[in-house]
Amino acid sequence: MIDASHVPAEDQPLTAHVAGRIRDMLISGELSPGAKLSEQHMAAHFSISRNTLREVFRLLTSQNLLTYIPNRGVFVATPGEASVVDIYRVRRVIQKGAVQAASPTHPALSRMKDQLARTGAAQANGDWLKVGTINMEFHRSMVDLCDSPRLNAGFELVLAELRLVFAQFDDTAHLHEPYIALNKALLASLERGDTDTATKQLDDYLLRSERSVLAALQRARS
Amino acid sequence: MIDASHVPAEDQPLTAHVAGRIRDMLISGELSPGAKLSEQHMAAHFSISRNTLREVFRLLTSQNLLTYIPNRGVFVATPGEASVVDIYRVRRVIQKGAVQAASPTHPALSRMKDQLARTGAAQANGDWLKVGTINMEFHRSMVDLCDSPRLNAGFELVLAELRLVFAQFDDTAHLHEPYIALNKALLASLERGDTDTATKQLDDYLLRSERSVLAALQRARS
DNA sequence: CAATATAAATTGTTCAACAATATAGATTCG
DNA sequence: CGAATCTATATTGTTGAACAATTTATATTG
Repeated sequence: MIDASHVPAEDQPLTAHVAGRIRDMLISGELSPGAKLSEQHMAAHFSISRNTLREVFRLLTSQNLLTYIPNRGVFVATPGEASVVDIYRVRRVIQKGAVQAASPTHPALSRMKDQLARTGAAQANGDWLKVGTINMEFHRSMVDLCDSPRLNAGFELVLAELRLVFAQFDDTAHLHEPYIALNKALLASLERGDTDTATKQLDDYLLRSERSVLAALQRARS
Repeated sequence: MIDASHVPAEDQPLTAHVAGRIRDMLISGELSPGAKLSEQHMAAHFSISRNTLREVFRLLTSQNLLTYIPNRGVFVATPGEASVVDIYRVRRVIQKGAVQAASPTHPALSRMKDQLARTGAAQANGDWLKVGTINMEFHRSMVDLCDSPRLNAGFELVLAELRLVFAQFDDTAHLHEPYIALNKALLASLERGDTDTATKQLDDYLLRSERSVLAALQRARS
């Protein structure tokens, strides 16, 4: 998703623009899970009216990025264990669908290959944040194999939520590092057209990843 | 989805209430695909302010029920062939996941059985609208097998969109009638725990259903 | 120190206004 | 007569202020 970003973009409606900026603040960690977004404060910060801001809140709330409590306000979502379990349930269904829909000539595969290479570079540099980001792109590309805008959008949603899970950790290094090798093997299977093996490798990846995320979450909650 | 409906419900925020009422107008056909929803008109109709209404529009737009064109306004979505193809792609992925996650003791199965019975009754009465409604409930229950709120929500979205496809037809009778038998067989396989057969039956169902919907859409566009 | 009453801040919603954009209507020209 | 252009009108985009309802913070009391 190239995101001709929120720097000069004054073309689209204000609400979309601000929604993008808040999303950026979310993934950059500028807004931590659980933080309250006061209407007054945020409206002043973005120099927009409360009315317009509330439209933005509705948008982001419907994407599970913000949590809305009537009469109390809007908060950055703090996905817990239940959310994690559900997110991985969704991932299993959608990504399995993607693997099974994969054809060895699909352009998404070459994108995945490229991303894997860049992950390796970032890993060598010790830039774990970047490793995590590219790893997510890798899996997003995998879902591109479905050629379904709606599945892409849905998957995008759970990935964004998963980012909020990671935002609750201080140390994300070991959450991605061990899995690069698994991704490499998975991609190889896909390029070979070996769907069955790829499916098994995906299952293995998701199981391990879910386990370590859940463990990290419990550790962070102590 | 029990929907303690929009009759006396003055508890939840106004936006949620109005969103529900518009959704009702959509599925009841009171608002046809392509219709424009003027802010002024709608705000007056529901006796709410334009600002509040716009919050509602953002909500429904994010659910693909309304289409939002900047500076032009909000319209009832008119899903075309591309949408139908994509919707069925999503259905294949999610419902296949559901069938494969099914355990013969899952409570959703008994709900499906009940719905199938009611479909039969409606069919006998020639109430095709009801047949369609219950048929959709049947498939929604199927996705309940995943025990995933997020998959349920996502599936809900595409079903709502599919309803807007049907709303473009005058005659929906033959779109559901032939498939009740297939549903019956599918349910039997699930109760037997025969996942493989169920998967094949689901694929068959979706293929045929998609074909007839696409055909009906082309007919309606002539 | 806990419970309660009061004050302050925040959300929920409305209204009125105006700039920016789009639609419809009237006018002109080929 | 039909196509292109200009103008007037209606609609959306956004703001600011206002006020009731609810929540949170503060002060008071037992």
